[in-house]
Amino acid sequence: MSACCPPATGPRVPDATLDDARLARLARALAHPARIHIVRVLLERRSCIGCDLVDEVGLAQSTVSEHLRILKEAGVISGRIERPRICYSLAPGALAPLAALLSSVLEQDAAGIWPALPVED
Amino acid sequence: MSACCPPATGPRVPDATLDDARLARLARALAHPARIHIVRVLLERRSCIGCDLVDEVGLAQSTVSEHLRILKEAGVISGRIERPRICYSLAPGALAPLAALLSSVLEQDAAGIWPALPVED
DNA sequence: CCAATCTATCGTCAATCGACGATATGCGTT
DNA sequence: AACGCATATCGTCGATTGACGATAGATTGG
Repeated sequence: MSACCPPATGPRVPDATLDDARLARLARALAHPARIHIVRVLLERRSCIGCDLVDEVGLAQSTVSEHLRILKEAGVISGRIERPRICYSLAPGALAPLAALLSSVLEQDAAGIWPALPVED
Repeated sequence: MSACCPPATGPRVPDATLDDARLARLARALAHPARIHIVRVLLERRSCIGCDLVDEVGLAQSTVSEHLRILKEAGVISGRIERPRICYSLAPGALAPLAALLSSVLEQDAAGIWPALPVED
């Protein structure tokens, strides 16, 4: 059925599907320009921001609200009530698992183990 | 139109929409459990892997091929021909921009600037 | 040369996403 | 009490995604 790679000795990935789903959900939360933009705005002005995220993003209020809901649901941001507004801010640590995976990838890249690749596409 | 946050002095985000789209595309490439799984497998066995990604993922061959196509299109992986198989491996640096954003977020978290949050949901 | 193997592509179908306007809610202000 | 503001939710519509089987290409092995 194959060769070309180490035959994957030992127990496969520990409990892959669980973490896979978790990481995928985090990535999915970021998988839209508007949501990336929101995260970046919240990152720049490290303090929270209220309603003018709507102006910033440039989509309808209901649409932005939906994007905020998705980010909140993924735990990426949280909202503090400040009537009549809500101040959103980045939530600590929520993205850590995804960041960890990406760091691993970059780390491996940095190791310079990649041979000159005769790529196929 | 609001208060609660620093009024965003200086030029806004440099050329936001471009980077936003780029980062979102990267995140989107990872926004599925099967694709996360592929990345993790390629990360574990640092050498490339051939066809048995299909077995590993547990979906139909055509479906896995599609996921590989998406990852390849995003530049996350690359394939080296090794007839009649193709050995996939993580592509250097492709995920760096996303990793950078996430690092920034985590960095800010680490700064401990987040007050105890009376959250709203 | 024929069969087997690995991979990519196509067509299809259900499910989900993203956008919007309209509307509801909740709370200060007048 | 009535209004205005910021936000959330609902319903809808078109576009995209994810899954699959079927099929086509390419190459190795007999």
